[in-house]
Amino acid sequence: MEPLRILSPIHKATRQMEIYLEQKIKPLGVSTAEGHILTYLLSYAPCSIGQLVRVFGFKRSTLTSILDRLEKRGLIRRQLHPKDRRSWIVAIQPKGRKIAGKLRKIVEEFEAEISSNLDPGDIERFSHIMEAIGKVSAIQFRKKPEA
Amino acid sequence: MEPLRILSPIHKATRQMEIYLEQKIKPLGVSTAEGHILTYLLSYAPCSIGQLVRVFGFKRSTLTSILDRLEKRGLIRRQLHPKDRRSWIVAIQPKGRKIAGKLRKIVEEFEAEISSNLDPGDIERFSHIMEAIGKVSAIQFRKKPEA
DNA sequence: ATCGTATTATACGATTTCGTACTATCTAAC
DNA sequence: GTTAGATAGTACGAAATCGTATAATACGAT
Repeated sequence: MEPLRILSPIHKATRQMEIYLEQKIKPLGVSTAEGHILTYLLSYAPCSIGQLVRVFGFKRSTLTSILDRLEKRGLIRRQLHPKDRRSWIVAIQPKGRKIAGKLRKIVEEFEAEISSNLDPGDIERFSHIMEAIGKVSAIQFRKKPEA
Repeated sequence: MEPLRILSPIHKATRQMEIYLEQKIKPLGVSTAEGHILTYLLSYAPCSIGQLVRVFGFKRSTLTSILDRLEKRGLIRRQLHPKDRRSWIVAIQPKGRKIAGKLRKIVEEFEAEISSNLDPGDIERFSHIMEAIGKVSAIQFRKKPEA
């Protein structure tokens, strides 16, 4: 049986990264999921919970729990949404920002290390594949599958 | 802040694939994790539990639970390891093999669809990056970090 | 042979994530 | 304005996952 030349390597690489980063991140006192959300907020806060759901793929109720925990520790804060009273705006707190900064440095160094092993043009081709995955994956989103 | 040109696209693509495949796989009555393990077993069974732990990154105790569930449903079977009495050999059962075959077809079609969007040479470059990730991630495994 | 250490897996309570039901609010149609 | 349906988020019990402790076995050093 021929191996999958795209899916398997991505799976493997993703897991390798997780192991590596988990070990680096644990000393900062956050889980990888929490850390990932914090670094996202560093760039994109304040943003809605729905936005986090779309980016990270956690279920809504899961994100409620994660944000509860982060808020309890003073790393983030829920603010009123000025335009939509159903919604919250998630803001990052100084304490969370500090951790996120360290996390950001960790992933940037990690990525720089990877890049130093690449040839010019590698990333363009890589991007091409990532885009193809997005394109093919999106097919499901057609509201009504044709008969 | 410059975006991460490798990690972010992988994260995004991985999530897109998960959403797509989860939807395709759910009708077969297995979770994505279970399905992933079944398709792995289709190629590599019989194999030890430790091997599954290494490949999938679940904690040992989690894999015990997953295998318990799969075994209870008659999809896999634990057999005695002939050489090591601490260990089990995980075998796939006919019922599991049938599901795994369908899963395999789903991911093969998915990958074929992606491939049809690629240019010649894309995959080689892509593989290069995946290897670089593996190389950099492996640094952690040095037993004693130098002073 | 035996001791000490590493390896393999499970048990079980704790934590995290999930699915579903629910509330509140928004938006569009009338 | 009122109503119907869509959307944002939470509550809460169920399920999955995890961390740690434990038991059994393997293996190398002596």
